[in-house]
Amino acid sequence: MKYRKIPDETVRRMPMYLRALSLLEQEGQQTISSRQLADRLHLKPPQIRKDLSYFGAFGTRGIGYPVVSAAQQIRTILRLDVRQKVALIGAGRLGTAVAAYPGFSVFGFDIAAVFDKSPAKIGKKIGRLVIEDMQSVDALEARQIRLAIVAIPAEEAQACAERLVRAGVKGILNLAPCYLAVPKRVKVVSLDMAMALGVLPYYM
Amino acid sequence: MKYRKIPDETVRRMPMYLRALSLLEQEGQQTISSRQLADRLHLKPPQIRKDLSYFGAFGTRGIGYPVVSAAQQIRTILRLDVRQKVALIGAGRLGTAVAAYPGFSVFGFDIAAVFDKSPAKIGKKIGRLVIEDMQSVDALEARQIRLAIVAIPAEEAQACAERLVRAGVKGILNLAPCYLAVPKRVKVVSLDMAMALGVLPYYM
DNA sequence: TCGCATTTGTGCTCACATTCACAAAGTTAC
DNA sequence: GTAACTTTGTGAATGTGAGCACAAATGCGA
Repeated sequence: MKYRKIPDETVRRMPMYLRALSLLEQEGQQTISSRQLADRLHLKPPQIRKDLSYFGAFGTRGIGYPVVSAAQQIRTILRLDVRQKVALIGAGRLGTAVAAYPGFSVFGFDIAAVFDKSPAKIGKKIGRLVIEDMQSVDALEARQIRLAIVAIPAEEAQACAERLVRAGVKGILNLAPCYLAVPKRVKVVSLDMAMALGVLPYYM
Repeated sequence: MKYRKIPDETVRRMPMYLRALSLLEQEGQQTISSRQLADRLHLKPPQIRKDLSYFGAFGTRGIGYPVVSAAQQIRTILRLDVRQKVALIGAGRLGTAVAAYPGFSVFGFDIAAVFDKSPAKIGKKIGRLVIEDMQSVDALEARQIRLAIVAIPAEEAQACAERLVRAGVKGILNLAPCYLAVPKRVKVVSLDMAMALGVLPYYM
């Protein structure tokens, strides 16, 4: 396939494929067809084929995709072939839940630091991590942490995001219910539980 | 505007508008133009006008949208004008965080019950709610709870979803990292923290 | 009352995403 | 070796949503 800009939606689905392939890796399955994968993920086969083909041909006609090497290729594409360090901002209930969340490890993420502004929490432990004060956020670059998860109240989130950007953070997962204004070079993905819940009654 | 099916993307943005308008209501602002609202939400003005116009004309030309009545209309559209009861499944760290999450109240949601399968937790309190066993899920319909938040491990989520559907639940907010297969009449919205984080390194 | 400024509502166009349909390439059976 | 079958990769068609541009409507000042 000729070079084309890769659709955002395609990129968004890649971690989905990677998770499914990682699972199949563990199950010991050698290959998987776009049809089987589509059934698992509840997508249509051509979508999967097209998505994967944007990054080059890595399937075998008549057989399907080799599970292990396809997974490895997606890891490389998404830069998940190296362990990615992540800073967690906020050691409240949500932050604590995020710190213990088992889902990040499939993608090789490593929560490497936790920060909170409350003096009462600083120095306490959360799992194996010691909670640090917000000043220490400024030193993230030296610690090679360029990703952050924001798990603090909406009112504090914008100021926090700006601090993270100044500290050299390149990607932010925002769990606060608000928009974060950052320079274009920084990528923000927001998950808003209340907004997601908000549409459900409409469809009842 | 002639009748048309309302785009999913439009519905998805409605809670965003409602939250902004609720805030403006509190601030006491009488009216807001699509331009001002767009600046706040980081959208383009025509998008907001088009979205709102799908549900009928509720702005005034030359002035903008009346904050209070527009908010009320959106509440009615989204069925958020009545208090919506929600069941929370899972009283682990994530469930506990969800139970205490302050963001739901803007939309009038009411976490009305918490369930967990662990006998050690049943009977304990989480805020003002007593944790119930999973059997009690079957009685949700009688309690007029038709929405649920699933905050349990991925392996248990599918079985749980099926139980919820049998109990008459019409909408599910899924926080587990997996796809939930449910009948078409039931709406599922999934938030997957790991998948959202998974795309960030690609953009670095 | 008239003209100017403001802002909504909407037809239309363009861009993006999904899906189809089929050729190409491989496997399997005999 | 060949016919039948499977599955990928991709050009083209279709579907969906975003944004522009402008008419229509309203407010305000002189």
